[in-house]
Amino acid sequence: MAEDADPARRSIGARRNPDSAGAILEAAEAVLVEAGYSGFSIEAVARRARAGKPTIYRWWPSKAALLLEVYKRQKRVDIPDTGRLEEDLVGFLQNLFKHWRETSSGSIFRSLIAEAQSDETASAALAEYALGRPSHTVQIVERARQRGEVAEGVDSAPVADLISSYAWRHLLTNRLDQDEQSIRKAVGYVLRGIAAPGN
Amino acid sequence: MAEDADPARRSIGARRNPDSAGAILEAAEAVLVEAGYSGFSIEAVARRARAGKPTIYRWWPSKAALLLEVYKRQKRVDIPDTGRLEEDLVGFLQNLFKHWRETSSGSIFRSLIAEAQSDETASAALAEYALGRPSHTVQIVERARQRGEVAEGVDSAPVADLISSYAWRHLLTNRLDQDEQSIRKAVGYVLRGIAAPGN
Amino acid sequence: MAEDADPARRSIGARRNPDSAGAILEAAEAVLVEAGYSGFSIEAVARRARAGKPTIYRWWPSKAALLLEVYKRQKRVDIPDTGRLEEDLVGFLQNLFKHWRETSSGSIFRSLIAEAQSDETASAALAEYALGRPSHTVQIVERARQRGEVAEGVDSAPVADLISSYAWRHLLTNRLDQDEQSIRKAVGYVLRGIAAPGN
Amino acid sequence: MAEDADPARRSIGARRNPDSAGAILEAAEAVLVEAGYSGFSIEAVARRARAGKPTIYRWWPSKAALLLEVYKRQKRVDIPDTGRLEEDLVGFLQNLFKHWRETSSGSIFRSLIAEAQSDETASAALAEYALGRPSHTVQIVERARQRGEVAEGVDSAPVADLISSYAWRHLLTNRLDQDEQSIRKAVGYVLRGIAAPGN
DNA sequence: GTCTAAACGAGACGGTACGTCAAGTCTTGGC
DNA sequence: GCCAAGACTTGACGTACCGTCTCGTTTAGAC
Repeated sequence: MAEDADPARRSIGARRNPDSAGAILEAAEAVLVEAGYSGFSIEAVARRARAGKPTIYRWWPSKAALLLEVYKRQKRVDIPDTGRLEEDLVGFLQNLFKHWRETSSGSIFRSLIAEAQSDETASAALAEYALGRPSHTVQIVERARQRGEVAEGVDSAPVADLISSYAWRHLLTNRLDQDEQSIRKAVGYVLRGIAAPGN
Repeated sequence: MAEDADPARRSIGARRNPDSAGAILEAAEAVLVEAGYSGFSIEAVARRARAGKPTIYRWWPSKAALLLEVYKRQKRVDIPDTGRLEEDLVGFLQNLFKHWRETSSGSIFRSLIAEAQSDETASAALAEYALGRPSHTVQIVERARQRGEVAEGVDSAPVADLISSYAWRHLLTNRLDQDEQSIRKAVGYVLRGIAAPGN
Repeated sequence: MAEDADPARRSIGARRNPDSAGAILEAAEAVLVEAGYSGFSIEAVARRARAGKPTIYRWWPSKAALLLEVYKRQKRVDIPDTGRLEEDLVGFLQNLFKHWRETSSGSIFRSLIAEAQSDETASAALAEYALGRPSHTVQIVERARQRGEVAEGVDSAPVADLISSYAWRHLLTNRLDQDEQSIRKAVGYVLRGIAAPGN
Repeated sequence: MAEDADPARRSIGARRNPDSAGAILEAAEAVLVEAGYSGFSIEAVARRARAGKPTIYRWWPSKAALLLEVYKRQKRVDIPDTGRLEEDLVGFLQNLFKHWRETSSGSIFRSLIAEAQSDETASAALAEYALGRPSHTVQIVERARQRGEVAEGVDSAPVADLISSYAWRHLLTNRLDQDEQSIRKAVGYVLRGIAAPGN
């Protein structure tokens, strides 16, 4: 944001002003954290960012687009690599829950999912985001496959689907404070289902 | 709804008018089906039901409460009982997806989940609804346990959690048209994790 | 306006709240006086009246309708009755100019005319207002006709048209401070044109 | 405008580009004709002229200044010279009304008057324009005076004021389709008031 | 021939106001 | 005391312009 006493950002010519974009994204995150999804409005973001509403609409066609970009700006969650599939998955879920709990990411992602239920573009954006990259779980499972931990013929996509779904629902139902034991139990049932004989 | 051609229900005196309540619930469902969650407003429901807004607010303190009652009015999904755990679970998920797809239940439940992300009462209602009764999956698993299909020490709650989560996410991301094979695969991974030795 | 410390007017049920209407009209007049036509906006009126914009739009479909009602609320200008046509007309114009100068009526009427140049409804409202009642000038001339001051065959409508036009243009061009002599001269030319022989 | 297919005029160096000025004035007139005063905005003119907004603001400091220049570009109305005062005045008004009706001049002048009600510079410009030259009516009356048609001591300024006012009001209230008889009647009343004895 | 200054189109900027929609609260008057 | 009805304040929606600003380009005229 501008320092000192300059109260308003000026245009920097006929192109996007990164200061404005940054201030808007920061404001969006702050509003989401402080007022929650129900208090999240373009107006509120504009007020907080000291930006005009049209400036927001110029760059983000919908609330969803803004949310998604805010979410993408977040620091990513760590993917553990312990050499053992179960530890990797449990650790990943623990990291993810912690990340969602302790940063604004959780709020943002919840909002995004909620928005996707009523807004077509949010839905599309979310789908594209979800499918556009190999999920962390898929990466973890593939690594385990190379180590020989995974039974032949196991498809990692449904596994990732199960694990992601589990995470989503815990986020959506305020159950991110799950202890390690519970996570390990659920993950374990899936793992035993896909483990290579002898593992 | 009112008989004859009288377009407006009259008061029936100092007690709740069941016609009104019924008309409101029907209108809520109709609005949800026709306009989706984004078009679902108390205002729209009142218009459609030819009811006053205060009448709605008197009996349902929030949008969430109305949604929840609409959801509860829906016909429940069938729980298969084939004598084999895998068939039961796959069949149940297929029934559920079909039910969500082909009736208004899917829309309603999606809306309820979305609403719960911004409305505290919806969140509580949803939690209470989810936890207040043994889930269908728990029932199915428990039945299998009695048949000896389930390994000792297996906790049915995390299993139900995994299965429900899988269903929720498919609902929330418009993937209710999953074919049997995909469902069977995902369910299978969980099942092998909990199967009794020899099953 | 509400007395004491009650900051917000409440609804008084399913009918128009005269307090609100009054507050809006007063606010409209005040805004017009203080900020002029260029500063006159529905937003400003709503802010000043502590009313919601929809409340204004509910009762006045356009800026023009609001302006017109504000104008109609103004105290009317006195029509002299001296028994002599020239004195009546000169006196009337002097009264009118004074009224326009010293109350907010002048500003309001100017605004109304300006609004009518871009807004169809304002144009219609103004026309309806202008044609809907015999103008003051017509009344004055008709009275003179009964006294025998007016030549036979004289039509009072074009006379009123000339006099009204003269008044309008002086309003629109900030020349309401015309001295009696100038007014008398202009009126005199018209009068001599319509005087009965011997008058 | 630029030749060939080059869609954008370039700068021609450190001086005003007459092509741009011309295109802007033409665009302003076109916008006014097509969208009326309510649709007349600097933005719209710039779009239509394929010019940048700053180019317009550089040369015309306000909407009023642009309007005024557009008005001045218009072909002037013909002043008849029949040798008889009444015919001259009636003819002039007929020409003026026709000119206002059938060219864009009427729209432009209306807009200018409207603008002058909220914009100080427009007001000043209009006053300066109106007072800065002898009006057509004054010219006509002075010519008649030299022919001996006008009574001694008659001041042509108030006469012109009456006639101009009549014209203005008919413009502002959409009554430019007045037939000759009506005009002649109104003009006649004034004329008889100023005629030399025996005329 | 180089350099400076100004004008050009384009379009982003912070704002204000628009007119609409829905939220949740309130009162009336009928039953 | 419940009902339909509908007015109330509040506040967000997405859009149109406002007048200002900076950009990168172009050209004339001063050196």
